[in-house]
Amino acid sequence: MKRKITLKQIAKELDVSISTVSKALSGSKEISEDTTQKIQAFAKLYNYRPNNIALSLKNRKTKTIGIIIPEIVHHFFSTVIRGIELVANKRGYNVIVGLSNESFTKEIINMEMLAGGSIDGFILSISKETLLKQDYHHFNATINQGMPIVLFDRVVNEVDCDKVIVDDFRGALKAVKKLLSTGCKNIALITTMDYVSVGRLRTQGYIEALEDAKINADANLILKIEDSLDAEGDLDVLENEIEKFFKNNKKIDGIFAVNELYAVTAMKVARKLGFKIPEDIQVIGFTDGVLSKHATPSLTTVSQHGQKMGEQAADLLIDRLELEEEESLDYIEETARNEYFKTVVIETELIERDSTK
Amino acid sequence: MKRKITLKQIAKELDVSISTVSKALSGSKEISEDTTQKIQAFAKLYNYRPNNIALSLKNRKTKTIGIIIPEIVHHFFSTVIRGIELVANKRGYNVIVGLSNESFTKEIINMEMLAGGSIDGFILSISKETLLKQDYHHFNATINQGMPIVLFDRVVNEVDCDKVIVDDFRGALKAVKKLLSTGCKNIALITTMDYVSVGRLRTQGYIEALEDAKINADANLILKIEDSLDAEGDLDVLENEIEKFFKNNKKIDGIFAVNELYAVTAMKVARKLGFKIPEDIQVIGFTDGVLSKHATPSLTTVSQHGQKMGEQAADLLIDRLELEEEESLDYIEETARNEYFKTVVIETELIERDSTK
DNA sequence: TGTCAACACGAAAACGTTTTCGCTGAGAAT
DNA sequence: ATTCTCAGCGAAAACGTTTTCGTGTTGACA
Repeated sequence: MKRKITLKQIAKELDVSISTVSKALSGSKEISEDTTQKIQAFAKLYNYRPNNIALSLKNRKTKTIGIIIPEIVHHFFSTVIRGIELVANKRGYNVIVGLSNESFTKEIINMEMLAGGSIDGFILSISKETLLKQDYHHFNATINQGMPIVLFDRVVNEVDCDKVIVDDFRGALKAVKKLLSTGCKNIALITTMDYVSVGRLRTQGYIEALEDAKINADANLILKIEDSLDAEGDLDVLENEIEKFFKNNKKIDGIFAVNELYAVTAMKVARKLGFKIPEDIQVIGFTDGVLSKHATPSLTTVSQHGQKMGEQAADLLIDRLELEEEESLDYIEETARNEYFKTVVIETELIERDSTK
Repeated sequence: MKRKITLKQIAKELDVSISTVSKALSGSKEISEDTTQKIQAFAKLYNYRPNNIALSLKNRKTKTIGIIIPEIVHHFFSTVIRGIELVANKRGYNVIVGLSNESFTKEIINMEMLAGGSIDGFILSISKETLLKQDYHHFNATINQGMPIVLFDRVVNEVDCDKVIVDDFRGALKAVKKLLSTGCKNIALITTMDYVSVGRLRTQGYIEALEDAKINADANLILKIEDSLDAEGDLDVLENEIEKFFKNNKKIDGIFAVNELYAVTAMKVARKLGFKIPEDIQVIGFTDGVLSKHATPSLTTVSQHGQKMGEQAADLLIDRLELEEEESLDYIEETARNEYFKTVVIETELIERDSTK
């Protein structure tokens, strides 16, 4: 097991200088064809590869993107990563992931770990705890240190940076309008607590769709679930909660749920209570994951196009990184900063399956 | 937006040498208390953080682990990553992921990208295409360059390194024995093509369980699915295939599927054909993912404990990395190499749900 | 024969650290 | 007064690159 070979070793072995080796390998015409040949052959023989770390140090950039997401065992976030990785690799970047596990402190620790020179920029989605605390100083701090950030999905106005979001409001609107158009009169909403912005926006979409149809939103038809429940264990609790909800609201004929877990669980409970889907009750979920596709009946959902979000986020970040090379950010007037950052909105898509008519 | 502050800048600002700053910050008692105070205060004020890249270059290690997996939008692999990340972070390491996308060349490209100094060691699961080609030179090459590898799940004898696997054989055995013990007489197997080792092992477990019960495996009861089908689109094709299979084998009363997608799809088709689960047909899948848990009826599965696999793999790798610091690998006799590497076997667990009696 | 350009190559700086060693000055010991 | 000791600090090397700026050796040309 030999250590990786370096320019210095090649130089010594061939009795030339390091500079010569470096130039020969990069095909500089400063070096004679003879020596170039010799050096390149030798390098190939010993399978020479330049040391990325040394290059990073020299160039002051790592060609690596840091991703921080709340959770990786999650279909949506995985698709986003896939998207990021796709364009990052295509553009010559690597991807390094940190998991905040929905925790404020782990988010900070991870960011500090990566911000210490390991990466050129961040792509991240804010943890629930951070959203709850509304403490975003670490984001602004790293931005001020000159490291660009792209926020996706769970974004927040307090941070000035590029953002990629899905139109949660219109997605919900579309979904509920669909339910209305297929004859639903009493549409229930199953949602999370309000502090996650996306949940709030979806709720607004639900309400607006109803109002457009001259229906007053009935508070009894809105079920807010404690977040702790979607985690792992307490599936039973979730089911009981929903069952109680159904029993208190016998006239429900449509359900819009802000994620697919709530949606399929609702279907499960509904069937257990003797309802037929979609005949008696129609269901639409948000987030087109593996559950939606393979549930029985398969679930009509609002797709967020996670992969596309990831691709967009990566392009946005890399564009900025490579733009900064030429123009320094200092030129930008403080007042122009706001317009300087883009927010890309990915259109949602209603994927119709068998849980709706 | 100021660039990150360095030792040099602090030194200049405080009119001391770089060495003094470095020592003061690390609390060396070589430096007087006065200067130490002053320097530390200044550093804190300007939020100094040592540059990881420079440290990596100096120490010749990056404190980063490279992961390469075939696919990230996949419950099992995500849980493995979560496990790796968990112990990696706990032990002061970062995690950088590459996706091979089941492609041989992308696997190689990714490995070369990372092997160029970016990481200290690999944790990876082999892509299908690589398994098909049976070309493992790139693994052995990087190992020979002194970079340790830990293989998980999809492993192969030809590569000499630490491995973490699940006992696929016994997992399958347990599953089929369970079906037998609850009265199944004609148990079908739905599996993939043979070249993925885990599929082969699971098939062997199925066969052995039958033989133990003095039943001859019936080739007609084994359905081999083209891999391309589990990807994204062709869910219909998969369903048709399974439906045809059922119609050709009307006496089937039990199904063992080598992954949860096949299992839930089988359930779906069975129900469509009028069978009741688990009364008429019992079903067990492999891989305890989100589908199994939320299918109706919920699916009995063999859990692979992905997270535990990840944790073990990370521990194995980091142990080796930190061991190599002291003893050089050169001391190891060539003959001792074989016993030098560990293979950790994670026990499977049969999680009983509603698709079995 | 002397001058100059072109060619082929090397020296050194730089990126940001840590660490070894050497240096300086002041007080203690003789 | 002279030597010794030690505290407190700085210089420099090293990690592996790339790149700028020399520098020496040719050959051609006047």
